[in-house]
Amino acid sequence: MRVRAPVDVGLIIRRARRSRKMTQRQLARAAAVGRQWIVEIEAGKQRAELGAVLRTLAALDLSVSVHGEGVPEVRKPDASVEVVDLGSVLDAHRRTPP
Amino acid sequence: MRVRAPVDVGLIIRRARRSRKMTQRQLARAAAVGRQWIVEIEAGKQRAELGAVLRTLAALDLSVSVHGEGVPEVRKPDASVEVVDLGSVLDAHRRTPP
DNA sequence: TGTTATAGTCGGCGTTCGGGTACATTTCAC
DNA sequence: GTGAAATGTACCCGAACGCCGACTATAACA
Repeated sequence: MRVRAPVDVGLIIRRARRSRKMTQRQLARAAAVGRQWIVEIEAGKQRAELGAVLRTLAALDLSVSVHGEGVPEVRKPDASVEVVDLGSVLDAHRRTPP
Repeated sequence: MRVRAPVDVGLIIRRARRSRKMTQRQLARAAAVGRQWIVEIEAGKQRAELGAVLRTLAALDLSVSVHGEGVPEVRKPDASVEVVDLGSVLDAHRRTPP
């Protein structure tokens, strides 16, 4: 479903939560937010924080995607978070002559 | 592109903005936010507010969608904003015998 | 060289958030 | 019907927001 405004997010969360037979309290725990926050986001809160919204959608096993010009279809691998074996890197560094 | 965390949104906004040859200042005006906010969201700000994020994506002509179990493919028409001819409704009411 | 534009950063300010708690209302099984 | 659970609402308060203005760094260019 297309999302144009915060109220759409609220609708989606409410529908998905109910279809999974979860209470607000359960969803709140799963998304690491307060129950109050679930009440507000389902009512279409404008200024809810992005991270919490994405966590909530993830807790409901929903996927979010953005399409349009200039947006790659898939996320490029991010070199800045590449996993390295720090130990061996340091070992190699120590063996490097000055 | 799939969105899993706020940093993904930042990446998308930056790529789309640059592909449109917009400056941060121009995008900020178009999305009704401060330039500072554009800097932060492009850097992956966790706690950016949802409404501003959606406005920014809309200003870049990007579409956001959510998929998953319990989420309708298209937004259902909202009865609460249904357009009615109030005059004829009242006329009919006046003609109704008590 | 100096100029201009863009982007990132800092400090200050008023506003708003979100968790917690408590209370009111609605829903649902019995 | 009754009672318990779920949901909605109203407060407080520390923390963080977003905007602004000013500053710095970098790059492009005359």
